[in-house]
Amino acid sequence: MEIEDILKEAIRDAASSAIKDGVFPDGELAEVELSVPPKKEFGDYATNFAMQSARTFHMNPRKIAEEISSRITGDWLDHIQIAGPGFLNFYLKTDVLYDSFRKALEKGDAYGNLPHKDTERIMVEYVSANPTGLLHVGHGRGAAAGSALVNLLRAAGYPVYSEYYINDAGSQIDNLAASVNARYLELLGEQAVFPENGYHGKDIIDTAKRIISKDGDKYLHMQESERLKIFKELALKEKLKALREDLEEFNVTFDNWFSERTLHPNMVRDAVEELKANGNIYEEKGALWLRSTKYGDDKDRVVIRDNGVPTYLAADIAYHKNKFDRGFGRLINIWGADHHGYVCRVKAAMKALGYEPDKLEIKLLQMVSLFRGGELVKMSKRTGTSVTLEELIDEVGTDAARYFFLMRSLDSQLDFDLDLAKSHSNDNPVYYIQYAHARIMSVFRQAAEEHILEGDAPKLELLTDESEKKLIKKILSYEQEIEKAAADCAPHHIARFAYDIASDFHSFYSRCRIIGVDEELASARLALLRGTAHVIEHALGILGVSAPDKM
RNA sequence: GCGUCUGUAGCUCAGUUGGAUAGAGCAACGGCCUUCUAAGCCGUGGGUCGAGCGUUCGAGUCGCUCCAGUCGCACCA
Repeated sequence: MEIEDILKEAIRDAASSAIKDGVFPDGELAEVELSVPPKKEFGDYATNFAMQSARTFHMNPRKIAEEISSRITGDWLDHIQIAGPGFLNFYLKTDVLYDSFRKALEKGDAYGNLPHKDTERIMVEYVSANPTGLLHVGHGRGAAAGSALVNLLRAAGYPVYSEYYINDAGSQIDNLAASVNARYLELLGEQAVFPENGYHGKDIIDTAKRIISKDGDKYLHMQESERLKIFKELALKEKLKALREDLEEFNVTFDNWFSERTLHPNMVRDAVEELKANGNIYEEKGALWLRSTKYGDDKDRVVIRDNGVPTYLAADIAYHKNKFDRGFGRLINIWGADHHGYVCRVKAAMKALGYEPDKLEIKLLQMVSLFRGGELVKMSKRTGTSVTLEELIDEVGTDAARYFFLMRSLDSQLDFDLDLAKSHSNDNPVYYIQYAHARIMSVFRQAAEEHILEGDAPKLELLTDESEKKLIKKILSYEQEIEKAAADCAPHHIARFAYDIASDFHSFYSRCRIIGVDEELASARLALLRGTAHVIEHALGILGVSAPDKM
């Protein structure tokens, strides 16, 4: 059992026994929360349990704290201090620290991977950009956030599955075909009218060029409707391939790519029928409307247009129903904040279908603004002048781009400083972390050359410097950090943690030498480095950032 | 007008679910390389947590009202 659990149990037991003895009134125990105090003068761990209980027990918190304190003993405990309004500060015997660290080291590469959780299966859907253009930096943030969240949940032991929803069925795909068609004709010197809602990106021209280089003017003289049909499939195939490659380059992969087409017509029809059957659909002006106002939406929404064609919402309802039907009990979607108006109606539809709306969690990602030379870089998908994800990767690299996307909470708008991201300087947090890892690896190389080894049973008790103890505590807090970050769906906590442990390492490194000190101490320090390097690598792995051996 | 998110040091942001004297990085200033990577370390200064009211032992955190910015409010996707 980990020390945190031992502590929590001891506190609960103390409170229960006090209740049993009639010192505390009978009642439900508050949740025991442990924290690492802001200052080391406040001990190794602290709890506000006495203050939390003050309300239910109707007692002075310090009195409660004293009572609990007097009932806790253990060979791991040095002493307990009561401080402030009623904090219980625990001072542990120092060997507890080393024992815990030894256990963490014994886990080896598995440290950081929490035991499998027997919860409902989670589906994380993210990116899901239309296959009609290039990914831009906004998609990049979604891709980084989604993949990091999947990694994080997996590390925390949740059963997770990831999916990309391909909008390959709507009118935008016809538009894609028409745009490619126009470029195709243009390139062959024919007259062409560019469609009004066409896609202007240069990738469309590239697609047309590729068709020509492969098949020449083979499609020129066929009927336009026939040509559009062929181009639709060719363009779609190519766009998907490009999307997949761009995302792989960005360390983003999916368990499944889900085609909207497979929903049509059966699953869409079934979903609408079901809504009709339970009275949540009505007809008006020739269209079928979802009674979403009944479930908190501010207006009802059309699901089947007056021309009989289902709306995007109808497909989306069918899709989310399908996710539940496939056995996922918890759905997490990552959307750009510009889609927030859509949240309410999808949730309303789920409610109307009888699903628990809280089982669909929609995380909204705030917008990204790029800055170069202190100036805002404007982006617009339509004109094709935006900064694409591919360009971003070319400019700053996958590691820096991912880290920058992940260092802020999803809720806050992101100012992405391109100059900072590509600077190879100490201003750049991603290099700071990677440098810590590279430094450790360098020490290992050097140590091996000089035949300095960690050995089988390093004497960890020799690690008594303040910086060493701080680093050990940091390593020991990692799994708790994973647990919490996963519970909050907050990958940015891991980004911050990685930075903090790198900082603790650099601090240690400048105070303590590894090579050239007493043999036993050197072994213990190598063990500390091994633990540190592993945690940094693991944390960066969650973020999808590499941990280089050399820089 | 309605809704979303945001507002914390000069700048960019954290803030452990309501706890102890609000923290990092950058920028500014001052130190540290004959020894394992100076892409590093150590130190100094810097705050009306947008404003106000409320909830309570206790509020940056919760509620209400304002102010400012952001994104949205389709039989588009």
